Amino acid sequence: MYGIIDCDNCYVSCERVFRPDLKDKPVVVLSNNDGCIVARSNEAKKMGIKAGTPYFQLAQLFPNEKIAVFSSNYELYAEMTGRVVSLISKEVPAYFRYSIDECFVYLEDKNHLDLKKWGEDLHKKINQYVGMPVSIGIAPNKTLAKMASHFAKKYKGYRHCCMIDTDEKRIKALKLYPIGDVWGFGRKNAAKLKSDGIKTAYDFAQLDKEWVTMKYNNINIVRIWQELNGEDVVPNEVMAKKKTICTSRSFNGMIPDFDSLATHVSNYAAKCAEKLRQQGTVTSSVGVFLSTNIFRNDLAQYRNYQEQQLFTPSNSTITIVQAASDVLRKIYQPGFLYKKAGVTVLEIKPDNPIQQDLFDINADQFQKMKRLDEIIDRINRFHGTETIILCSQQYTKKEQTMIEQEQSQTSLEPAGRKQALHNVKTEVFANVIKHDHRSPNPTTRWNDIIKLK
DNA sequence: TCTGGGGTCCTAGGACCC
DNA sequence: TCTGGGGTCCTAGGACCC
Repeated sequence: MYGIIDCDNCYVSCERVFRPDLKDKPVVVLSNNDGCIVARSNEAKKMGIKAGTPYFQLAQLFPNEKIAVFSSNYELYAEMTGRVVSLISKEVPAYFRYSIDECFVYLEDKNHLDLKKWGEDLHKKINQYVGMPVSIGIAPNKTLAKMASHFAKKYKGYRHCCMIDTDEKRIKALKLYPIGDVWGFGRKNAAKLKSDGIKTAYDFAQLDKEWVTMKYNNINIVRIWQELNGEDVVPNEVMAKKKTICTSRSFNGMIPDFDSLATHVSNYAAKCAEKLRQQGTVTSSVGVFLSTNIFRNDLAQYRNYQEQQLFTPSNSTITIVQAASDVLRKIYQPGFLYKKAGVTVLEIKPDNPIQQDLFDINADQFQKMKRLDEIIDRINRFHGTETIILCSQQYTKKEQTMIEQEQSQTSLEPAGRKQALHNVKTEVFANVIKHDHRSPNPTTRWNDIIKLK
């Protein structure tokens, strides 16, 4: 049997742990830059607030409602969900973290137990220790487990854990389940199925397997059919290393000039290098993309993306920042107002052994670079992120002031950049990510504890 | 005025090899 | 008149997930 543990309204629940006054009240959490609504409490969902709604429309759509609003605070969400996973990991022989708020568990060692009771107890434990409400689904395969967790979320009677362990329960669940809600059926596939008169998971599972194979000619759809009929065929994931890594942001405002863009791109590249080192990998291809504001029909539009190969696969900040800057220089066009940029690293491989290029830097220099990165990582871990950065990552004085203001609002830590700010570049429209409603970080910063109400 | 940020996998088609 | 029969690899685009 498989289980899935799914945090209820994850980001909202994280915020509520430190704001118990918001229990039973409508709460929403926004994306970066306070752009869109990405999480909603049950009360907010009931009011009809849709996921993905641009934040600026909220006041227009719901002028008379009192809604608590939070900017996203990923430091807090990572810490809280990490605690949930740490509790889960002590209970099961193996698990797979599927996303920030979902975790599959393998339960083959628990056949002698009352699994339904085990799930209810796990919910209680997570709620008591972390304050996070979760829904648990248990079934003979992952598709049915996901379905069960939806029932656990929807109906109070399940006491947060729903188990599908007999054919009778499976068929009952399938009949109640809209086809579009099945894991793996997105908008397109669901529309196609509906046009064929298939409304529920049961309708689909009743079809002839050969017919489904012929008609849809898609291995994933056939697998879903098999799982709805009780087989266990969706491959088990392992904690795989990422095959591509991307760091990108929309800007708060728009940026016209190359120098400011280059600073942002350098920072994204440095972040990618850090992520590569964290998972013990190197890249041999660095891509950069640029885009103007696609919502502004009144402005000239330009988008581009290019990649550059590295001579030697690398995870060195210096190498990757340099490659990204080179690509940016190629794709940058003056005369546009840019809204978004990002860096992607591809062709990721384990960092040992690395095939070195005959004509590239010698082994000695390579080792020196490696040691430099290790030391920078260590200092940044200990003294706070971005204590040491490359010169090219350094924002202009205006941007720097905004960052410091923001840091002083959210943290009293002494860390932060201490370099002299002599390099004042072109003025830009705006720069630092907007987080007007960000909560404190009492789980990761001592000084934020005193900010709690 | 204001519209997120990540990922994975599959498929078809083309280029190339012998 | 007749014009083979395998392969692999890469890429772009689409669909899906959270």
